[in-house]
Amino acid sequence: MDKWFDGRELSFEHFLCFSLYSSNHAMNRVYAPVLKALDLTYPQYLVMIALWQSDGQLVGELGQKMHLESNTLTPLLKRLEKQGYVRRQRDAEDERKVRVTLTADGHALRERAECVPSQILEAIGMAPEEILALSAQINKVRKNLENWAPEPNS
Amino acid sequence: MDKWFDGRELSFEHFLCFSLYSSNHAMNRVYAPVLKALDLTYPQYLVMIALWQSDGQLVGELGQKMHLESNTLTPLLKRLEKQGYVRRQRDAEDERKVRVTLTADGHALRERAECVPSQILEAIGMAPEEILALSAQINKVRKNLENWAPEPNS
DNA sequence: TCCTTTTATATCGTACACGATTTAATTGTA
DNA sequence: TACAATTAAATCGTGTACGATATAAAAGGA
Repeated sequence: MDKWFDGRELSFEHFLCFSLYSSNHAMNRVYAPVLKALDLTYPQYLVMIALWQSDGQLVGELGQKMHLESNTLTPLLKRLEKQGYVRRQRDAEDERKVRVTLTADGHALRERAECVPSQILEAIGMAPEEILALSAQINKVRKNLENWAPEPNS
Repeated sequence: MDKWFDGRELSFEHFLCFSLYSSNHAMNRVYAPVLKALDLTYPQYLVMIALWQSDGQLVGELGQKMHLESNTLTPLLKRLEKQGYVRRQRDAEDERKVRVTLTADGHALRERAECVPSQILEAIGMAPEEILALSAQINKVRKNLENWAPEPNS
């Protein structure tokens, strides 16, 4: 159990965290040129997908799905608004809430983005069932990490 | 999590990229408090591991291992230098190269960091063999992504 | 030798992430 | 009603990532 990370064999190549870290970057590098045609970054693309699925979500709802908070989302959404893809407006019922809605351009972008998934699939170069199985395993890791709380000091 | 992907046109390949994206963030959130005691960020920790394995590497060599370039590494290394963990000096033989060496503090940090891997292992909450197998699969994806070149226009 | 090309690193601008704090609106409660 | 507590976003500062470009040293060619 200790042998693969301790002593001289300490190599972060073998750490799960490094696999996730470097593969996530590799994924970004594949997405970036593809999304550039749509003037989107990868996190922006994720937000757009969430809005195409369900328009008019609150910042907090988007945050729950993306596992992000307003400190990250607010500037991102402002950039999407500046590009004309979304509108941000305070909820009349509860002025604390900000609702994000797609503009006509935002809706239209959906068609222009249709070609993205197939290109990514090709780059991943694995069978769909294999991809799904791998995703499920990685999601399990994420859930474990999220449910882990640092040891109480007592 | 599941439901915002299940539109027909937005299918399984999104699972994998989002799994990587969100799990990587979750991993960072677990590492951050653990590494805070050492005054390190997660990428800085990776660089330190690389140097503990082999001191005196060039910026470019570290970049190869981390899959990063000087535009990211140089500022990171300058911060490590400022904290007193490493020294950066031009190679006398070839003035283009910059060699990164551990200071006494940088060497000493190795012992203080010994407790990190076991804590991360615990947070991942999986058997070591399972973790290794999963890492290998994720690394395969990374290699595919890295070897993928956008379709030539011809 | 001179001059072009290549190589190694650094710089700059933009866009995430996130901890910590702030602001403003709503809720809970005496 | 008064007012503390909670909630939803936003703001601020720091640290990655990375495309594009700059700088300077070394290598290569006529």
